[in-house]
Amino acid sequence: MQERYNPLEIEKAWQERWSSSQPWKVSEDHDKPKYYLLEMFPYPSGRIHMGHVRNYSIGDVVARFKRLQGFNVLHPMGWDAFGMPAENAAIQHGTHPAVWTRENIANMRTQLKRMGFSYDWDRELATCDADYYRWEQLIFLKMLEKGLAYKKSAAVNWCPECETVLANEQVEEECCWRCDNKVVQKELDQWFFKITHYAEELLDETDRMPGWPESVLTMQRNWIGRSTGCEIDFSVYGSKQKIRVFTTRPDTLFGATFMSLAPEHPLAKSLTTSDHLREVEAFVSKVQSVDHAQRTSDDYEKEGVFTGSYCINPVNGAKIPVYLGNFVLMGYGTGAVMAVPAHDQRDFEFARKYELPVQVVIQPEGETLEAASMTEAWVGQGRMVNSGVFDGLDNETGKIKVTEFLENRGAGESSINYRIRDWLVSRQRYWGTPIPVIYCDDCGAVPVPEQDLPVELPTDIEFSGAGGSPLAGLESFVNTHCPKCGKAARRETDTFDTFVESSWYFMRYASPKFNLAPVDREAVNYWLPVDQYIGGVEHAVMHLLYARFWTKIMRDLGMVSLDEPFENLLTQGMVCMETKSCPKHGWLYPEEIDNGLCSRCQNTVVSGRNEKMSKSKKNVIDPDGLINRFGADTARLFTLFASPPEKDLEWNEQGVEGCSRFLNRVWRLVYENLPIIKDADQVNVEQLLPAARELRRQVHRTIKKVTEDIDGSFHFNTAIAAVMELVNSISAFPDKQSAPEVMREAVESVVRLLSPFVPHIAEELWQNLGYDDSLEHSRWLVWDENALSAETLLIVVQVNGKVRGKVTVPADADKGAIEAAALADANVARFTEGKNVRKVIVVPGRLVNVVIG
RNA sequence: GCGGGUGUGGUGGAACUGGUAGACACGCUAGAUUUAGGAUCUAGUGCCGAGAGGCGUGGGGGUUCGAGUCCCUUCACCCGCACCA
Repeated sequence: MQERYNPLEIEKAWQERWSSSQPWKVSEDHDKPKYYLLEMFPYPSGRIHMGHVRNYSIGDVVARFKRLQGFNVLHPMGWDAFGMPAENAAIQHGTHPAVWTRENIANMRTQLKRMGFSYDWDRELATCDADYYRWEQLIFLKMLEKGLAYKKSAAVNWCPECETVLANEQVEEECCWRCDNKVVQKELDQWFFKITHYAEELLDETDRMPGWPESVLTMQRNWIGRSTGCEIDFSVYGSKQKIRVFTTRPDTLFGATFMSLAPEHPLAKSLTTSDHLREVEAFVSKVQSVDHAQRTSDDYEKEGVFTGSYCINPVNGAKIPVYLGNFVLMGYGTGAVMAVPAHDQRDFEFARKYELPVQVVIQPEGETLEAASMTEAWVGQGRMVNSGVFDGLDNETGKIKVTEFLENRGAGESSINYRIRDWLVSRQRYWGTPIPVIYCDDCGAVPVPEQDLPVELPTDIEFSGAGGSPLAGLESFVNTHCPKCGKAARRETDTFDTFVESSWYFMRYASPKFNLAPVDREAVNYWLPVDQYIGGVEHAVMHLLYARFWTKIMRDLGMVSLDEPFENLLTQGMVCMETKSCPKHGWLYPEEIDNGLCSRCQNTVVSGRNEKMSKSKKNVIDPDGLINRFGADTARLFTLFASPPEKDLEWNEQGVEGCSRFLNRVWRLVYENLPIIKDADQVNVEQLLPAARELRRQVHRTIKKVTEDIDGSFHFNTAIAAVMELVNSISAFPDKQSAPEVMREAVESVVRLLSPFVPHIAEELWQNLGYDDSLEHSRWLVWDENALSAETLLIVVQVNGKVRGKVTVPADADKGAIEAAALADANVARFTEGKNVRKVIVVPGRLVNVVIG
């Protein structure tokens, strides 16, 4: 055995071995319990970053651990390979997106292998392969048939920078999720997936997903945004037209004193009387000139204009004026709101501004509201008043009764409204899955026949960077014939949102080479659902909601029998580092700093906040550099040890060195003790001296702790800490020579317990301990309950809740004996002397509290 | 505004069903060894105090023999949604 730990050398050797033996290649095996462990696949940007290192290190621990526990573990890896950066690279450097992507994949695959992650590389897939996206196109065709995919013209989010439309989920604070530029609204004809059809199921299911973090479920619930209420028809005075409103407060219907319509409401024009025409037109154009961001901002002043028309309240026949309101959104509910100023704050402000009547119809418990003196709306509970036959009802009952009343008269019906909109999936970009549709002047939009799939993305394409999809200018792609009538026709040139590919890749992994259908049912039945999914919380709504939706689509198309794709979800925290900047040169990379000075101008470097690692702020650590200095095992160990997975991880150079030191210590532990333990036998439990017995106790306690910390909770940091403690104890163990068997068990346990975290060094040490077979083929350690129990226990003695002494008692001592020992302690006696002992609380195995007074 | 989360030493973080707060690691201090070390080893390290002891888990209050943990209240920061009718 070598004296020095040489991580680079041993890691290379083990990786070569793994590369040829493919130890993690799996197939369906019905004799073993399956375990599907998945980490979110990366976009092939070219190089892995610390976020990947963390994500995949966490996953790899679980994969290796589950394998050692006897599970048949599916642990695949692949590439989310379509997307904008490839196109930008093409425009900037003239490299074809396909070439750029392939090169990046090759690089990143090498990097992942250098980290020692245990993937079944045989199942590797890239979403830009026609063998992958052809199945997506097929599913799309089936969705078209069922009406789950459709095209419509709508006001959509347009990112001028990316020159494409975006789904609602992909707009963050009015900015593009990818490039962070302002998004504008545009009326465009686009493809949608009917996710709203599944809103109910997607929402209800969240109550039955105990394996997901509550925060993610909450975000999804908020995003889906169900509100229950009813829709009510108000007929227009002197006309046959009706205005339909949605409200969650039918109990306040008697308090409606006016109506507010969105400026874009289809009836807005026809309801405007000639004498109000000028004001209304001025108002509408003013609202339209304001962008969406401003219009929905907090301090945007509520304004409106009277149309000149009136409508009739269906419950009391009241004639109320119809206004247009700048705060009413056409995109939610029906675009029309019955205004109840006494019980809605917006309506209240509007009413006060335009001097419209306020009618109280809900009286709160214990006070009496007067419309004239109110300073804000009462939005809470109460009893109904001024509401005809409903007077006296509590308002919650009133909601039901009023709705029933309306239903009986055909003036309304109960209704559920969702905030979520259908998923806009078409993108005006090249590097994506072509949408398999052909436009014919006579037949309209015609689906590409199944036998003509895949519609392959052409590669002979020019990237001018001039804007618009390059596909649209490629005559050889665009010009085709109508599958129905054979006439000359044009292909759809939009491609799918790349979130479509990531919505089902986890199912394709079950049978990545299957060529008869998107997935092999049998394989999916065996492997799915994913037992543990791990990734960043930034996908809480987008990817995770789309993937749930798509799973239900495939289920309803009869392709899989699965309701939910991910049994357990772990959202890992971000990897953060302090930003550094120079007053002259701005943000600085760590390697641009010498002793706290900017290496270019010698100015003092200013430390900024701890923030998520990002290239733009240069607070990044390159994984390759880290591996070159310390080895992959140290990199893995640090990311796992520095904080629990769900929390943010603060990068710390010294912490990395500490982990490297620890692995060196483990290496020495084996090296130095090898002469003692080399020929040691099994432990003979009967003949152990107390110190050896104690060490062995700690060995088994550690096995138990590491097992439990990994298994349920992923508390790798405490698991590693426990092994560190064990290493410290073994080093300090005085009787090494006289207890070689215990030493061997202890040292071997350290190696085996560390193997899921730092597999290379563990395998190497294992071999040096004299084993020919890989640790991969061994079983995870099981602790011996008998070894855990101690002969004596340390009991803390408190006087009035303050620790005053500690006594050691036999493990089987009864309460009386413990109490006697406690009271006999000299320091305890100092505090109890001459005092009245009122009570003694004895918690066996823990403490004694003497209450004096 | 609504919803969710987090506050513990100089730092990252531990603490099972209420039962020794600060495991483990980093950093720091002193010493040993070394030509030197970003190597290794030993001892120490929450704060105040010479000590006995006192004080300590964002702040205030409560329940309890006993509270980081339970209850009430308040503050700060982070995340998501936000004129959603």
